[in-house]
Amino acid sequence: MSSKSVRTIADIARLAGVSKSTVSRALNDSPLIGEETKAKIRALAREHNFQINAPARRLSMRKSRTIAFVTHAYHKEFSVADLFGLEIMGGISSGLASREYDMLVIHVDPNDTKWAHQYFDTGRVDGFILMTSTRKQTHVKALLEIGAPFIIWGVPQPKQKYCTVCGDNLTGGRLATEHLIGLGRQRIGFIGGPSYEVEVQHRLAGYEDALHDAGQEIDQILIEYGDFSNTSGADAMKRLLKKAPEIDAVFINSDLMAIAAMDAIREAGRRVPEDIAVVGYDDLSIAEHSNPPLTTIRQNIPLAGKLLAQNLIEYLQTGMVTNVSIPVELVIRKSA
Amino acid sequence: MSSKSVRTIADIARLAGVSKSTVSRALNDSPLIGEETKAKIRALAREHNFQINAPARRLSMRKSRTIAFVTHAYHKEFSVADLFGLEIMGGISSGLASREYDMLVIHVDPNDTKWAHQYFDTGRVDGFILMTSTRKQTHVKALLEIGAPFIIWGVPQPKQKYCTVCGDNLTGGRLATEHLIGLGRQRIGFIGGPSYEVEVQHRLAGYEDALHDAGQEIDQILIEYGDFSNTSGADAMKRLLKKAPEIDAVFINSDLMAIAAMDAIREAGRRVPEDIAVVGYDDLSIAEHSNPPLTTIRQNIPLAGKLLAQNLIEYLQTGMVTNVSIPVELVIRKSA
DNA sequence: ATTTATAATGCAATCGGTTGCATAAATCAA
DNA sequence: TTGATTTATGCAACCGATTGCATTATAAAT
Repeated sequence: MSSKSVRTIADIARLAGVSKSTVSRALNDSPLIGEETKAKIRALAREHNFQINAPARRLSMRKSRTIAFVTHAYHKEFSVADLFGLEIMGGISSGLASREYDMLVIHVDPNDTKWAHQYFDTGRVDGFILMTSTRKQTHVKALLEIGAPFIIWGVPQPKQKYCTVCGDNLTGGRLATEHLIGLGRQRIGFIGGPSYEVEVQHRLAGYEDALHDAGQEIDQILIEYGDFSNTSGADAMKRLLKKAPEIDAVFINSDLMAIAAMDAIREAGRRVPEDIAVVGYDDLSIAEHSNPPLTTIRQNIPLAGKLLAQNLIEYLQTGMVTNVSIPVELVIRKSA
Repeated sequence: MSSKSVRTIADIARLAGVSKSTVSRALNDSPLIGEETKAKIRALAREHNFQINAPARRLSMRKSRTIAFVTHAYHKEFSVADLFGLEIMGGISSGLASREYDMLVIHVDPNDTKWAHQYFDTGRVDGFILMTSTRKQTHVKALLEIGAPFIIWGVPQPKQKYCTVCGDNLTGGRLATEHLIGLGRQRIGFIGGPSYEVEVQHRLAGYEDALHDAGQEIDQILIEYGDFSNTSGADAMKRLLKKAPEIDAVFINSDLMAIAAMDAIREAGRRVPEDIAVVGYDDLSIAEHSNPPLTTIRQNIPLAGKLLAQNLIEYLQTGMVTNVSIPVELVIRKSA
């Protein structure tokens, strides 16, 4: 098999009695080639199970048709980005595959500054998809500097121009909060990720909008922040319980934090959802298996992946910068 | 930046006043080149931030230095393989990176039969790492047929020769069971994955060995199988509770199944671990967050990944077939 | 019938490396 | 001093595609 005799377009050319160029053009469906010649060449290619040599084509076209999915080096423990990243990778992969692009997965050390160089200037990839949350801005800067095409999962910085896909965080915050209001809750808390993250600010804005529309006061006492880790969720919850014992609901920026927060609530002798209702964010697989099963905001992750792939390719081909946000929905389970 | 003037070895050659061949050899540390020439060329390369062109080198060497991580197309819901696969990918990626190999991630349709052809005969990858559980045997057959190098996560079929890495399932089963015996449990059940899977058979053997060594009877009544999904875990547990109400412990082949089984136990009005102790398998991240936190068998996944990478590369270079198993350990939490 | 436009194909250069073989310079033995 | 080695380098072919330009055959126009 691997010793097959027809491996290159030259082989096909010989069989068809034409030149290499003709075979190349025929296989690429060039209008320069006559229909019957095309048909004959294609038949031969199919018959001999011909596959074009990728490195040769890439060298010749000076395009790799490969994009890098950039993620941080893994730690011992799962982080949200990991679980989330896995799901989104599926979407990206299928989006890329349908356009005949390959997906290289690279794990970068947060302190490494020339990884982009190493992949882009070697012609190994044509562009990057950035998921990594740590040092994202540093990486963005590096990519802009070397002029490498990329797209990121997240909100763009105000003055910079690059492609992005992000969740509709405003609506997410609003949906979660409206649900809690609809449940008749009066003192609804907010536990965010880091306050400097634009995503978090948008979710907070959604929370505030919903409260405002319902005629409820926005009380700074009820607002706390963590860093997306589970322990930070538990800690923030404890602070809330202390500051505002009358709290009867809370919207938390990640499922991981929410699950830890629920433990903290129980430790404090309160029940979920009877005493305190909680809504999480992301709808990771663990949300369904938590105790009680978590009501949460689901992002359409496969769609996000598909868009990341498509829009990056679009950008590669046309230079068009897109910034889109994907829809979110409320998934009601037992915790609220 | 991308308009840099020195992009090829020919550029370097001009600057150094030598020929392309000399530059190529110098950068590859060939003994044919004099030390000072080497030094000069390297200095130039460093100074101009030279990166060698990958497609060109790949074409020339007829090696891609890229391997494919093969996984199935993703479904809506997580499967064990997914979570597990994510962790192992980290290990593989770092193992490959340290040997300067790239990792392509490809999602194959279980019914697609020529994906291997498409990646191997095009020179896009030099070999494959197979994780996907569905139709693994079919894929193995396909790869053997086209003579493509690969390594799989799992146990090799008796008469076939190919590289594998797998967990030490025998010890895993034994550790789990011994722990339950040590707790003083008398009626210890076993819930396996599909009985035709060699991994499952080994875990069962470990379970039986432990019981035997402790002088306990092996009772077929206490043995049930599922398919690794959570619902199948709950169902199997219900059957056990019905058949053998006196059961006081159970070793379950996956964390996902175990978590669902614990729900089933509670539904039946029994407590975990007081009435029935449970030990899972895999130590997925959810194990830590389950209710109660799950005692389970942890596989050294990063190591597994590293070995998959290293042994495949070894095989590519020397043709040496390796079959190794990685250690497992018991992680004690609250469920047993 | 001759010129001109059109369609189909081939030639040969190019993409950026690697490598076998020839060659030149330096070292050594006789 | 001269031929045999050893060491360092260059030449040119090759890896397998793509593509600008030249060429030929065919159809249309005059």
